[in-house]
Amino acid sequence: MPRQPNQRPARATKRAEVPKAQRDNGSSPQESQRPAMTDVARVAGVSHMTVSRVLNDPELVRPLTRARVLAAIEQLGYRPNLAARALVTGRTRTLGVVTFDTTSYGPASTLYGLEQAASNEGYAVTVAALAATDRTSVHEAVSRLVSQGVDGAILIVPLRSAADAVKGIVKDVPLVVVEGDPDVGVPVVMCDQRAGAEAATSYLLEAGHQTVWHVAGPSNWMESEGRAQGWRAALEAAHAEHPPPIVGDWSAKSGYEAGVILARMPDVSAVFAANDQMALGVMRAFVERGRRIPDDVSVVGFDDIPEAAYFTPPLTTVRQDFARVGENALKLMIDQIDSGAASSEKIVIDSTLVTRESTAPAPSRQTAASSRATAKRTRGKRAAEAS
Amino acid sequence: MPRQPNQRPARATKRAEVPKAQRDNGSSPQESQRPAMTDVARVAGVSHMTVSRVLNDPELVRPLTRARVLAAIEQLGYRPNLAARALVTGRTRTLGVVTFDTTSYGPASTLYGLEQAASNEGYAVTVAALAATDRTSVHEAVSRLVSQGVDGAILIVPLRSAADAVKGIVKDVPLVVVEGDPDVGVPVVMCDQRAGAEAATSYLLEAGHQTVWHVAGPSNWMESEGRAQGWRAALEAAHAEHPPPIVGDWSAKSGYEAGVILARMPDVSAVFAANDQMALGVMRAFVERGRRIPDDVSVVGFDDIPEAAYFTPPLTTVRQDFARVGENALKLMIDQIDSGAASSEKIVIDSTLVTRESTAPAPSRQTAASSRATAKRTRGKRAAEAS
DNA sequence: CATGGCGTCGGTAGCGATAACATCTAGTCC
DNA sequence: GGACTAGATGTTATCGCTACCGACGCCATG
Repeated sequence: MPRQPNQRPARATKRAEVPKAQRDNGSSPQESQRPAMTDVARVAGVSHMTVSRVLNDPELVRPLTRARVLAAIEQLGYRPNLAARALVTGRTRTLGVVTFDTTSYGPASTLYGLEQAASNEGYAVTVAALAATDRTSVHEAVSRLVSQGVDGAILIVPLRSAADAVKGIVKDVPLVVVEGDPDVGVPVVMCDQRAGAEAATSYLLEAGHQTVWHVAGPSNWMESEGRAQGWRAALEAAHAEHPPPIVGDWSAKSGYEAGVILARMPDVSAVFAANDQMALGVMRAFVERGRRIPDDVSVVGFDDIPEAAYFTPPLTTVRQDFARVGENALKLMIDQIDSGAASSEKIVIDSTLVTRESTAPAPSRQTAASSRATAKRTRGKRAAEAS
Repeated sequence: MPRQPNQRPARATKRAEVPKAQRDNGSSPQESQRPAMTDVARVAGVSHMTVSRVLNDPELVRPLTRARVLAAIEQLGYRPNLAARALVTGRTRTLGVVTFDTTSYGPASTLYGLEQAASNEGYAVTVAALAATDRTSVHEAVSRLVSQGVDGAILIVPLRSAADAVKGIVKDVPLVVVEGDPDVGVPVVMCDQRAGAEAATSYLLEAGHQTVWHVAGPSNWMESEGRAQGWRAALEAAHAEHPPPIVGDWSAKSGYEAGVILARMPDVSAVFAANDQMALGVMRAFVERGRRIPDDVSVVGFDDIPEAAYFTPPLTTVRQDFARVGENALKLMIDQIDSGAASSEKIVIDSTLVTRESTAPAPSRQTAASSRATAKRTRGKRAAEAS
């Protein structure tokens, strides 16, 4: 063995004493120290600087030497200490992601895409999940990440208040916002909420519905606004009646409650919900009240969660490519880090309407009562058709 | 005064020069360097060690001095450099989480609970999302995290193969496994899959169903096994017939496909799906084929995803407390880190059956055809009842 | 033959923090 | 009153790595 056990006595002493508390009740008595660059250097018969170069600028080292070093690295199972590197370079190659509601499909998918892209680029991702949505929480979360030393922070917090909170922290670290306010001077990646909502609404109008009701998301969410805007724009373009939106909170429950209201109005024939969960709730409420979907009422959602295709009936909805959102957010971040300049680019990912069986042409104009009667009569036939 | 004002001229020079490169292409021309501990010390008129003590062992510093230091910290906006601290302490206060399929409800919720708990304890969480489920990927992901310097790794990768992969990496870093193989000698947190599945199955049997069919998860998943075991146990306890499980892949699509098969068998009256998505697919397939739920067929899921209560019909399912899973995983991790000893504790979180409207007493024994006819006849009445 | 450029490599000086030890006050005790 | 003790602070030595510069051999050049 080329190892010199007495090589660094001070270090050895230090090492032996510091983890004493840990080691005394210790698990692995013969734990070998994690090798450092100098250990590799010694084994390879070079200086630690050469090892460093092999790792960072391999072409500066003669192939033969390089091979020796690599062999030594392999042999010792050496891994560079990122903390030490970060200390001297000032960069950690770690990105922070602030996210509210990791649990729901959109943010979770975005996070996933982001992480995949990041690890491809050699970046690690540390997440800070928000408990509340107020701007203090956002600020605090970013602050925590900055303290942790991230090279940049990506916010998946689609709230207006978050967008505001962002303003205060710019300059500390590069920032990218997902679904944020495009006017805040920070790079933004977002899905084309407006176009998606417009497509969904137009689709219903073209199917002959007099107008389309909207179950909106909470008012301070960017997505809610975009989707409501698209809906409104489509109605206006078609000179359709313009009913007031009913506001939900993205949950199926709130969609159900909205549906209870809508179901009391016999002339409601088309509903555009701002996400799939609420659409599900809406459908549930209608079905419970004997209003058939899509025979009596057409429902469209937004997001295209994986389950949407298997709802009863399968849901027409607007698909968003969250993975691409994540990838693009990462791209913007890397650009900023590499250039050292803060950009304010804006990337819009387009969304596409996916038509399924929750939508149908408008029922002929008649009273709700007779409409319901028709539904009852045709039911047996439809079930047979379907199978 | 023992202080020598000319103490470190070299440092001052260095400071001015090193960041030059950054400053040249710099965004903010007058950007002040992030202050270090010595800067705080200078402002407070103490040594950097006193600053360090204020941060780590405040009680060791005289209140007056402490106040001065804190004021200086505040004034400069000082933040300790975690990389430097990590370099000397050997600990980063960062935990790694390896997760497969961040997108689905269970892992996402667990991750969320974990992150919340971790940040409460002052730990950051960096995630590594898996693209594939083979053991090489798992190994690689953990390896990446270890390189990043995490103090411990938590695996939310409920595959048998992952549990195996784990064996190789123990010792490198404390590990906790969520939904893993309890026999691998690594601490595990898991939901009580068996009991949940048993409860669901017994519930159906007690409702008079002759037997219960099972749509299982993929065969290498721990959850699949537990749920299948519970199902089997309940059948055996009731001396019920024991049909072969149909294997899905957790997706609604696979549930649908299983449902297509099941719907061809007229005597199937109760199905226990290993998760809610597959239950959704199963219901869809039955409904499309004119088999009514719960009148003709009862369906139970597993997980209680938020949407389950708004399926058509609302799904009877087994609720799991993922947040608690996350919290407990963190607890096990912290215990290991603090004690320095590898434990192999096992925590089981109990799951509870939530009964909704997708289950009903078994239909009276008759031919499928007449059963379907009955369904048709009663439909109008039921809808009226519901509203 | 001196000069100079290039390709390789080594030495040294920190990065910003903590650990260990040293020092310097005040009190305390006999 | 002097030695001792404990509390409060300062000094020094690392942690493992990279930035910077210098050393050295080699070859082409004038």
